[in-house]
Amino acid sequence: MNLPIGELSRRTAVKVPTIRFYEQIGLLPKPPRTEGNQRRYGKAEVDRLNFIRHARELGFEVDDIRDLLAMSAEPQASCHTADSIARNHLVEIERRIASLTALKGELTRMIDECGHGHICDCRIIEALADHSQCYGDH
Amino acid sequence: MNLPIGELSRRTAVKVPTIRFYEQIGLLPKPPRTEGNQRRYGKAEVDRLNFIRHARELGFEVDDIRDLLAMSAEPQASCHTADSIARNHLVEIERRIASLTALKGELTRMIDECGHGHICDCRIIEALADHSQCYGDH
DNA sequence: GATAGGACCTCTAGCCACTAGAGGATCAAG
DNA sequence: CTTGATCCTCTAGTGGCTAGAGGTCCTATC
Repeated sequence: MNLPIGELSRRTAVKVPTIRFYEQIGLLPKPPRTEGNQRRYGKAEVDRLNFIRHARELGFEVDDIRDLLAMSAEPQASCHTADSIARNHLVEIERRIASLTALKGELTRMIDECGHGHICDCRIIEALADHSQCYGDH
Repeated sequence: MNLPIGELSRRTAVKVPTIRFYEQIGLLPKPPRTEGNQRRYGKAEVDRLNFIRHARELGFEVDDIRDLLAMSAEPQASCHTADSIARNHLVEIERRIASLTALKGELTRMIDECGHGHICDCRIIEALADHSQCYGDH
């Protein structure tokens, strides 16, 4: 357990430059170095980075992750904050799913209606132009 | 129909700085100016910008939009490209929906399992850490 | 014709979360 | 001892805007 950055990368599926970037923005602590100035990581960093990656995949922002990591470091604290971060996030995800589902419907319709002929008959171009009246809904 | 940029913005729900940005990256042509150097737009620009906004809302990237605009400018061309841009986009959207739906399930479970007590019992932190083994699926 | 204040102008820099590339040092195997 | 993969730092670029500074123009009212 004295892993170079490439091995940490392999074990966490986080790219090497991204690991260095996370260190730079303070998401990962500065690890010890070899005499030749190369980073060496242990089990704790593998866990922490996996935590970070998973949270990023779930769509949490870096600031949220910072909060979550800080909380997990003090197990006596209330999990109220973690709960509300997750709840806010759930609302946002539901909103995104709804919006993407609507887009999917519209795209599918556009593709179905495309006559596969020339642009002048093509519903894709037309559909994009047609909706010039539906102003933003946010 | 000799609209200043603010009026174009109102009619298309695209913010003024964004309109100037679109001009800068070549999505919108450079409009004529008044003697005092202010932009003036006509009906064509309202349409074009509405097309752009709608395509952006549907999640098309600027490069895709550039292609779609170029195609719509030559109505005798085949719409094969428009079709494949839209199809690729649909695949991507379906992928995102599936992934967000999975995340939603996981977040819901996390929130349900959170004991509303202390971090040491909180499933939110744990759930994020737990999945340290599920490597990226892309 | 003067003036007020809103809308406009250009330009630079910042946002997020990375990603790419230059140019060089180090490490491990043969 | 050499090879070549991996590592280092540093700067700059990505996409799609957004914000702010510092100044000019337009139009309505007095």
